[in-house]
Amino acid sequence: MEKLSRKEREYQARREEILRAAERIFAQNGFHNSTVAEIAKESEFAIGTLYQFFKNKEELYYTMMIEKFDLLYNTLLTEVGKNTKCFEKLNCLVEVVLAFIEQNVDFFKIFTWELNVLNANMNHNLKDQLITKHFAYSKLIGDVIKEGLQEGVLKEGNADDLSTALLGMMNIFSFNWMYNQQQDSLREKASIIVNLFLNGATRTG
Amino acid sequence: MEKLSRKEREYQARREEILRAAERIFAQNGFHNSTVAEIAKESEFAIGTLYQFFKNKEELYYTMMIEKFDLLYNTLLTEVGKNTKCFEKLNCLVEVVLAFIEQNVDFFKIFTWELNVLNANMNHNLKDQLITKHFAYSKLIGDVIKEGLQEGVLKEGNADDLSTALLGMMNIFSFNWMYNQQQDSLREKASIIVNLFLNGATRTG
DNA sequence: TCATTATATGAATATCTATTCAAATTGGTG
DNA sequence: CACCAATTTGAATAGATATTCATATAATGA
Repeated sequence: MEKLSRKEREYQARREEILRAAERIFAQNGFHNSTVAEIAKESEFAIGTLYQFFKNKEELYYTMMIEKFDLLYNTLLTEVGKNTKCFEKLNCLVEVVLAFIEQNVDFFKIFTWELNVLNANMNHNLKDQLITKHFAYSKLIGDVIKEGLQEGVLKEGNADDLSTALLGMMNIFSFNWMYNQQQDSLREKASIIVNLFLNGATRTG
Repeated sequence: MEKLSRKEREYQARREEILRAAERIFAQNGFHNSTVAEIAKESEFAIGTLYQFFKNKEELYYTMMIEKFDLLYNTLLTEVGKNTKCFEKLNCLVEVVLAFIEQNVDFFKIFTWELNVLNANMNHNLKDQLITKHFAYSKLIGDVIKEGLQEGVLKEGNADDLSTALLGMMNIFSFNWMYNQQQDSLREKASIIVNLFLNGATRTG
């Protein structure tokens, strides 16, 4: 840590104010529906002042995101490092990530799907319809799980949690497949997902 | 199914052309970076023509999404319904979903996080930096898993798949918590996630 | 106090793009 | 073919907003 002059500290403090305001506004409305004017108002600086600190809107956005990631990363590194056993580390890791998200909802909202970022003041009917469809899709998954509980082949527990987890795994494998230039078949992951979902990762026997 | 007049059929065919073009363009650039002009060009109709079929850009977007969801939902209902046992149904469900995504990448891309939707022609440096941070974060999770494999407490298998799955579960629980008005604590889900990840959903003993 | 530099301001500018609509084209019918 | 209705067209319009910059304000120090 350098010792900073008062001037420098004040500069950093103002920069921080702007970043925090940007975080709130971007999280509320997404990148495209947030205006620089809004962020200026939220931070109580004039529009022109923001441009003193950041070259443009995108730089403001990226800077904010990068700083958040750094924070999450460093927290994880420290906390997980305090443990030695794998199971302890896993527990710690999941707890730190969830706690971080809880403390930084605004930040996490930014990863939200595009849908939630569309103008709210429009054609609610269609948006509602789409959300309804999405629910129906989730419910269908939940129903299969509930049958499994009744059949007695699944552990007692919350069916919603189970279907949520399954959905989460399917989604993320799909994302990764997409961003890795769609090498080999996504369908090959199906058995991995189902097996992990049913039997877990622990070595048995 | 109604019998449709030729006129009606042709109308539907043109409408379909527009929807498919919209799907491709929206998937490439996201909602906000796609222009109506682009969609018009891709569909080989004039801008004005699109407005004959859809009230505005948002209606075009929502309509396309809703139709896709319907297709996924109906396919799932039919295919899963062909099975009776829970495990079979689960297998089928996961396979159908992954296959659907494979066939409809463009559609699925729309659920992508906002980051990937920002203008590509800008400040690559910062964007790359952000992506690097995200990788580092994923890698950290992967490292914990790898230790577990070496420690011998986790099943042999692909460490990347395992950490992907864990990340996917953390993400989705966070999303759900966020959209359910943040009732109760997200951290409470930590043990559910770790337990499911390690032991799976199958009833044992 | 006053001169000089640094910083903040927000109205004006420039650009971008969704939407409209008058004119052109096409299709159908007697 | 000649007429009319339906459809298509894309240039013109309107509205939004990121960015600039001349001016105002504040901070510094002689």
